[in-house]
Amino acid sequence: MWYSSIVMELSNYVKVFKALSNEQRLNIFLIIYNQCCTPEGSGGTSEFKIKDGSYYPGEGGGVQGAFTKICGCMNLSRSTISHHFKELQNSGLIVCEREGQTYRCRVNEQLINTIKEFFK
Amino acid sequence: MWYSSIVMELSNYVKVFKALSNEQRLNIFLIIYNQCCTPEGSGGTSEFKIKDGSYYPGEGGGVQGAFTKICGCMNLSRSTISHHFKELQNSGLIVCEREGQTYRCRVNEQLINTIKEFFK
DNA sequence: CATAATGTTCGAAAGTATTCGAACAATAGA
DNA sequence: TCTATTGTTCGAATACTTTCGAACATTATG
Repeated sequence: MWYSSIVMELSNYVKVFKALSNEQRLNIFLIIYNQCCTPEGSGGTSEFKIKDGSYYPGEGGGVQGAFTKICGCMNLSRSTISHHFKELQNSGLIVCEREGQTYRCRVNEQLINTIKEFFK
Repeated sequence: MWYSSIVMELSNYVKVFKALSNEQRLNIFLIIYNQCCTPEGSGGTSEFKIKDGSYYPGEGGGVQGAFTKICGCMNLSRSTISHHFKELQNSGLIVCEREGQTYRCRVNEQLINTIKEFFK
């Protein structure tokens, strides 16, 4: 674990673990991971599209539907979900940007690799 | 990640990440991991021995010295360190038991494997 | 343009974590 | 047996998290 080839400051690991240490936030992260990233995990950019609210696979392995609707299953207010998204971004686990009606959102696979190395 | 072969309830992952989400506690965990487990990671039991307070490698890849002394470098009270040990035990990451002058303490490598699988 | 929907920011309430010192229990050794 | 050391438990102080609703900004569409 200490002998990891990819090294990061301890405080950054703490940030990642903190981001994943809340069940709601972990759920959100898994939704993004599983529904936005292609199963092949090829590191591509994945997108939410702000549309009619239903959510279903879009082109390029992405997902359509606004994020509050995607997360609607978990009974949290929009502001809370926004907050959790921000925490996930702060930790570096996800990178999100909005461009008109598209909410682009990708998992930082390099960071995931670094965490993987930590548990080696 | 979702396709992990070793599966655990989400709330248990949350517990583990919570345990590692405090810098002091992560430090304690790493001290236990690195100084109590053999570098080969053969899954053996490692021990602290409550002795004169210096700490140095003992037989079997273990470490001698009471845990408050081992963690003395981090300027926390005994009660706080005791608390963090308990949290690490609660999460399942470590298993500790005291037997007379020996404080036996091992890392739960099966759980580490499950976490590894999570980040796959 | 007006409206509806989405996401953000703010302030507040409630809950949880971190840390300490004091009091305690168990043990080892003088 | 008495003492010093170690780890635990308790209660309290402080800080941080989680969550909400309200007010706001932005955008899409009728």
